This record gives sequence, structure tokens and C-alpha cells, in this order.
Amino acid sequence: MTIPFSSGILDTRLTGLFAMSKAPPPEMTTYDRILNAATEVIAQQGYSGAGVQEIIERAGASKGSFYFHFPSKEKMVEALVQRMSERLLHNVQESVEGQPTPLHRVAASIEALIATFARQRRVAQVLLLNIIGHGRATDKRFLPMRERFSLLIQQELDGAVAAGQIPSQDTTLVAQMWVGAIHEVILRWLLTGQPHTLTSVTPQLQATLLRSLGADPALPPPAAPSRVGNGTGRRKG
Amino acid sequence: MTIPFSSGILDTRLTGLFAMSKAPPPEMTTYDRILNAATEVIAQQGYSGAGVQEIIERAGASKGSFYFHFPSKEKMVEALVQRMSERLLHNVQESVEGQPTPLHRVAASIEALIATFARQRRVAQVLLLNIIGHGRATDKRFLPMRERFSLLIQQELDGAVAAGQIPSQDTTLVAQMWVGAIHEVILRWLLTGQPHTLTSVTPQLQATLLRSLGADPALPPPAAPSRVGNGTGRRKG
Amino acid sequence: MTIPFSSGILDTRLTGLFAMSKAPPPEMTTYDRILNAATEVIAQQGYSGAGVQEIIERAGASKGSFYFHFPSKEKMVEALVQRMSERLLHNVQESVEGQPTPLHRVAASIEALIATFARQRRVAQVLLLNIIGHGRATDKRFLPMRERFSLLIQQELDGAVAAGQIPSQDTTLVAQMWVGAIHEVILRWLLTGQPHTLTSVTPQLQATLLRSLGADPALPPPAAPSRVGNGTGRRKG
Amino acid sequence: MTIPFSSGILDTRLTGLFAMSKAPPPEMTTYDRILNAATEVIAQQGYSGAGVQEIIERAGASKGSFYFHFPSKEKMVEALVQRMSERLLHNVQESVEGQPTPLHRVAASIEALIATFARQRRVAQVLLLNIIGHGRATDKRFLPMRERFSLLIQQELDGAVAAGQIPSQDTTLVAQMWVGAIHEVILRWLLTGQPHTLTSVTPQLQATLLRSLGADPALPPPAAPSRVGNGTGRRKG
DNA sequence: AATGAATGAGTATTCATTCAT
DNA sequence: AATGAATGAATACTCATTCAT
Repeated sequence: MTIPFSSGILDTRLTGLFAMSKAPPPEMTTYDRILNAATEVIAQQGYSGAGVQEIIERAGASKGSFYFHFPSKEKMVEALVQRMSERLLHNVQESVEGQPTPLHRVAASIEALIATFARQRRVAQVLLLNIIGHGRATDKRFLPMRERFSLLIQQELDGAVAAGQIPSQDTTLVAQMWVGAIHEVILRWLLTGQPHTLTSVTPQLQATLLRSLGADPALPPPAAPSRVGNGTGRRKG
Repeated sequence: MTIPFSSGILDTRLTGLFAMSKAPPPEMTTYDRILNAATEVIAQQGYSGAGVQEIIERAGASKGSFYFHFPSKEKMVEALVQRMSERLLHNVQESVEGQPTPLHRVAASIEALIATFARQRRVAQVLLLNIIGHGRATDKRFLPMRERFSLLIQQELDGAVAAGQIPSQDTTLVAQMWVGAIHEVILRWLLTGQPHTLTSVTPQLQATLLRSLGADPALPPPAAPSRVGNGTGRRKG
Repeated sequence: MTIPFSSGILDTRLTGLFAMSKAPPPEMTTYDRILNAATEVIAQQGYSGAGVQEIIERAGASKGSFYFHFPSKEKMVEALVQRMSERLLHNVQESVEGQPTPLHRVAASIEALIATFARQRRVAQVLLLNIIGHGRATDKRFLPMRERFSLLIQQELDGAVAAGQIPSQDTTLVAQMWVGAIHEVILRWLLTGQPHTLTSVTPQLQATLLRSLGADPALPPPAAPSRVGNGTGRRKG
Repeated sequence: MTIPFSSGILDTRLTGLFAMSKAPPPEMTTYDRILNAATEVIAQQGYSGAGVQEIIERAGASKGSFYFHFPSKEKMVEALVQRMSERLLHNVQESVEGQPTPLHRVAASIEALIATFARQRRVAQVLLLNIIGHGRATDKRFLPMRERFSLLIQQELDGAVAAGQIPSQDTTLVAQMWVGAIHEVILRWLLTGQPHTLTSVTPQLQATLLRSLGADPALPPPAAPSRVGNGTGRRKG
């Protein structure tokens, strides 16, 4: 009767993926030092606030070097977001492997996403806060990440429908809603610091989302029963 | 057994709230002409892309006039967002009046929000797309609108818990999630144009959100049955 | 039997047309101060060498002011060249008035052109030396001035043909050649300082050019016989 | 009674002198590949518009290579202009050999110059259009070519004076004027494409220039009568 | 001879803001 | 209340040149 999705391994995998420091290790390539510095600066100042000057200063590079590696600030940010999204989705997809059912997988991916953002605050700031809507209004450039994550969820939901786990419904819409719900929670955490530890909301988040599917979210526990259970997971006694 | 939340009145009330044209009526006060012009420009170009020059040109005002009425561009945008939020929430709250139960009210407010944004595309662009994350990253200035709407929902949810309509749960978190889910759907509509008419998703959106509360969303129809009702709100006969 | 083209009046008319000093008179408009400063800087450094910074410094203006008055450095130079050409041609055309025959007029215009350039060295530098070929190679923007002067000459030559002063010939080509010949002499003067006083070559220049028309250049003296006569003006004893 | 200056040999001699292609033949020395690439780029973009980067790309060379062969971009252009001038004047001087009288020689050199530029459009663009006035205004570096050609003409004119072919006159000035006239015609051709074939104006150009000397330009035909002759060289039967 | 990453002073241009009128 | 010329710090980007390999 509980919803036991877990993936403890994930944590160690992510460590150091976006690591960075004020004194950039010279053994890193200039290209990477610039992207890492950009992550920090954009996280702090936003896209428009992030000056090339400050980025190269943090990266220990020169103007010329910056424009040797990237044709423009804009393209650099594109490359940065691309790299972030790639890694993020890679981690999410990894966490999904080995999960027994579609619903297990979807819950695992939510957990992975939140765990990653919780650990990489700056990545969350860049991806969720400072990129959207930075230029011309109808800027579709950074839609892909949201779309890809939403697609990933949708596919699992479709699987769940096919497997009879949940009733047939507009999975595209639901997946979008989920992405929005999750992002909003992370956004609040970024802006207000509430809750203190982002990961603490994972269980309730999962429970609420699963409930929205209109299915009995009680699932047979996978190999390792999870601590994530909650008491509201059933609709009737 | 259906969930019939409605609010037909809403439509007429909103009309003309943010109206604006290329040749601004001179009988409007300069203050308002500037705010209206700013709405258009920000909707098209985003916050950073919106120059004071272009705004005053559209408003038929002068530089000096702008800075007579507003101490800075930033404060002007704050005033604009403030005015928008105020009107938006006012409409939402109006639509809630007369609804019999907390769940009815919460559903009505969702419908009102979406209906307003659907009608005032530019308002949606400014509020959801082009304001967040425009400057210093941890900018809490524009949180209020999201927070207030989320608070509004939370209060109704608390009422529903108290009334025994839904099980006890973390209504703060759920309200946040709802706001995120709704915003995301609107965002997609803004960026991709899908779905063609935003309001067409209202029923499914409401159904999914209500389901996430973990209660049988079938409600006794309120006084005046709405055209907005939908038939997918229940899981079995 | 001499070639008596003169126009002493001209000199006084031109005085002060492009006047300028390092301490710009504040009673001049910013627009003019910028154009004047640009004349000096371009004369010294050439088009690409002339930085907006240095121009505004000399003009006692600010960056913002510069771009308030001109949309770009390029457009500013266009305006400058336009103004210079306009004034130059105006002077030339003025000097032509009152000359009895087409050939007298053509000779007067040559004298006026040289006199103007001799007095406005910087104008010559800008117009002849530093503008042509400054950007993309096939830049037709500054052709107009040369073309207009050459057209002016051509029309007088056509008049001379019609009046039977010179034989029929390709006046377009000849006018071009004249412009080239005159410019080259001025160019040498600009680059080498030879001859010491540019105007001293006027008589020989006129004589040689008139001879090239294939007509007996001996003309009946106009009202005031000129000092410009030379001893090679006849073809046979 | 005609003016028959000819030099049919010239054509074949010039072929391939400045040949170049987008895929530079690897058997050419890097030094030459760079100069050739520079010719193309400068012809298209002008001196300031020609970046070292683009030049080496076209040359199939590297930055380091460029600066191994040339101390600076400026010196490279000097070398390029030097090489061009050298070859150009060499061809002109060759075409002069065998001509019977100074005036024949001078006419032949004009024909050779025009023929060369007509065939080597890029050379004309570089030498006449895109080099003058590119940097510091009073740049005497590229004067030499004009000066040398003008000197060459002057010497023949002096010879003509000594031989009694033309009256005594300021041959220095006349030579300068000639160079200017010829350059202007070529310049127009470069900028406007008129006349369609540059060489078609040669006869009239020669006739007009010779007439300007104040001598009967009718000359006894040299050994080999040329196809280049024209019938307008005399004023009366 | 050759490579190409790195440099940094220099460039034109933007833009929120001020201020005399 | 309103005007619009003036301000100047800040910005993204260029490019000839250097240098370790």
C-alpha cells in the first residue's frame, strides 16, 4: 500500500559533475573553465546580468579566448544549457533503469530530478530561473529541456496506461502539468529557501502527482522497499 | 457525478482591462499610457529588451515625462506587475463568489485564471514569461503574484479539508504544485501555440488537479450548472 | 590669345565655411561641432583611424550625444561628406556665374575647385584621400561627389561643343579624365606638399586641360582680362 | 596621319601573373599563397576589411605561418603592393621597347597599363581603390607606384620635348595629370562597370592625352602598324 | 616552417538616467 | 507636467599579434 521509489545510488553518480571554484584548476580546458564560470555568474546575475567580462575573469581566461571558443555570448549559453540538460537527463534516465513498472520509473525520475537540482543549486538557478524569457519574448531555444523531460514522463505514463496501471487520459497534458508542478516547487526553494532541504518534499510530491493520475497508487514494492511511503496514497479504505 | 465549475460572468468583467492601441487615446492619463505601452513592449521584447525609449514612443510621451511619473524603469515595471496582479486576482476572487463549496471555489478560480490569460495574452507573456529572472537572480519582487494565487488556492484547500471534502495533507505544497502546473500549461501555449484555444484544456486540468487531492472529485452540482462541466472527472460509474 | 579665367571674389566667400578649433565655440550646435571635429580627425587619421571617442573629445560632446544626433559613425560620415560636397559644389557653381562662354565657365570651375581645396586642406584630405575605399571595396556611396563634379564639367563641355568652341567628342570620358587629373594634382600636393602653393599650378592645369579638347584655346578675353595666360596656348606660330 | 601605338605581345606575357584559386595549389610556396589570398581579400573587402584570419584561411595557412613570413599585416601589404607594382611596371616597360619615338612609347605605356588592369581587375582594385588612404592619412607608402609610373611618362615626355615632337612645358605636372586621368577612368570602370570593356576607351584616352601636349599628335606609323590605331587624332584633314 | 590557442587593447553602440528649459 | 538634448558607464565583440609546442 506504500509507494516505494528509491534510488540511493544516484547521489554519488552526480557528485562533481558541475564542480567549480573561484580559483579555477588550470588542468581544466579553457572551454570548460568558461562554461563553469558562466554557470556561476548566470546563477547569480541572470542571463543579461552576466557579463562576458566577469565570466572570463572567473574563468581565468581572456576576451579573445572566450570568442575563440564561442562565436557569441548567446551561443555560449546555448552550449551551457545543452551540456546541463544533457547531463541532467542522462542522470534521470540512469536512475530509471531497473525500475520494475512504468509508475515506478516515473516516480524514480522525479526523485532523480529533484535530487540533482537539490545538489546542484546553481544548475537549477540557470535552468529554471535565469534562462527562460531572457531575450525576445517568444524564445523557443530553451524549451527543449522542459520538453524532453516532459516527453520522458509522458512515455512512462503511456506505458502505465498500456499496462493497465492507470486509466486512459491525456498523458501529454498531464506530463506538462507534472513538469510545471515540480519546477514550481524547486523555484520556491530557490527563491525562498523553503523547504530547507528540497529532497524532503519528494515523497509528498510523488504521492500527489501519482494520485492525479486517477489510479490506486499502491504498488507492489520493488526489490528494495522504500522509505518514501506516505499515508494518503489510497482512495478508499 | 460531474464537476461543474463555471463562471460565465467573468468574461465581460475582464474586457478592456488592459486594452491598448498603437495610437494611444489622449484622454488617457500619461501614467496609464506609459504602463499600457510598457505592457506591449515587454510582451514583445521581454524585460531587458524593452527600452524606455520605445515605451515612451508608443505611449506618446517623453523621456522627462517618464521619469516624472516613475523613479526608474525598474519601479515602473513593478507598478505594472502590481497593477496586473491586482486586477487578475480581483477577477479570480470575483469568480469565486457564489460557489457553494471550497472545491467548487478552487475549480472556479482555476477556470477564471486560465480564462483571463487566454483573453489577455500579453498579460500572460509579461507575468509568466518575461519578468521572472530578468535581473539579479534571487529577485523576489515578482514572487508575490504567484504566492498570492497559491495562497488563495491553499485557503480553499484548507477549507475543503475542514469540510471533509478531501483528506488532510500538505496544502501549501499542493497549492504550489497547482500553480506550477497551471503556469506550465499556459507557458506552453504561449511558446508553442498548443493547444489552439487555451480554455479547451480547462476541464482536464481541473479534473487532474482535483484528483491529485486524493478525494472523490464528484461533487453535487452547484446552484447553476455550468457549461464547463466535463465527463472524465470520475474513475468508475 | 591668352586664356583669361579668373574669379577673385571666390576666396572671400569660402572663408570660414569649415572653420574649427581645438576649443570648440560653445555657441555652435552640438551637431555641427561633431561634424567639424570629425573633419579634423578623419583628415588626420583616415576613416577607419577616426574613432568616435576622439571625435567627441574634440567636439566637446559625449558618446550619447553623438548617437543622439547620428545613428552610426558611418551615417555621420555620410552626412559630413554630403555637407562638404554640397558646399564645395555650391562654391564652384557660384564662381561659374557671369562667365561668358562654356569654356570660360569650365576653366572658372577648375580654378574654384582648386582654390577651395587649397584653402580647405582638411576638406581635400577627407574628400580625396580618406574616404574612397574605406570599407567594402565596391563602395559607391562617395562616388556622387566626383560624379557630380564630372557631370558639371561635362555639361559645360557639351555647351562648348554646341557653341562650336571645340570639336565634337566623348565629353563624358573627357570630363572624367579632367576630374582625375585635377584630383591627382591635389593628391600629390596633399601627400608631398608639392607644389608649395597649390594655386600656382592652376594656369598650367587649365591650359593643359583646354588643349586636350583639341580646340584653339585662345579665347576672346572676358570683361576682366586674366593674369593666367601662358605661352604654350597656340599650336602653330 | 593616325596614331598607331600597339603592343600585341603584351597580353600573353601577363597571363597568370596573379593567378589564384579558392583551393590554392599546394605546390606554391606559403609566402606566395598568402600574398595571393591577400590580393583577393583586399580586392573584395578593402585594406581594413581584410582580416589576417580570412587571408590565412584562403591561403590554407596558419596564423603562426603568416607571422613567420611577414613581420606584420602592414608589411605584408607593402610586400604585396611592391610585387604588384614591380610586375605592372615591368610589363609596361616591356611594351615600350621597340617603339620608335618618345610619343609612341608614351602611348604604348598607357595602352599597356590599361590592358593590364583590364585583365587583372583585382590588381586594379587593390592598387587604385583599396590601398590609398587606408590608415594614417599622410601615408606615403603607396605613393611609389603612382610616382614611378608618372616618372616613366615624364621621361618620355622630356624625350619628346628634346626631340622637338612637342613644345617645352612642365612635364612633371603633365605626367601627374595623365596618371590621374587614367586612374580615374579605371576607377569608374571598377565602381560602375562602365565602359563594359575597359580597353575600348584606350584610343580616345590616348588621343585626348596627346592633344593635351599641344602638339600635332599625328605621327608617322612605326615599323608594325597596330590594330589599336584610331582616326580621331587630328583636328583637320 | 608550421600550428592554433591565447592575449588584451580597442571598437562601435546602447541605455537608463539627468537636467535646463 | 512635460520636453528632448545630453550624459557616460557598460556591453558585446574584433583583430593584429604572441608563443609554447
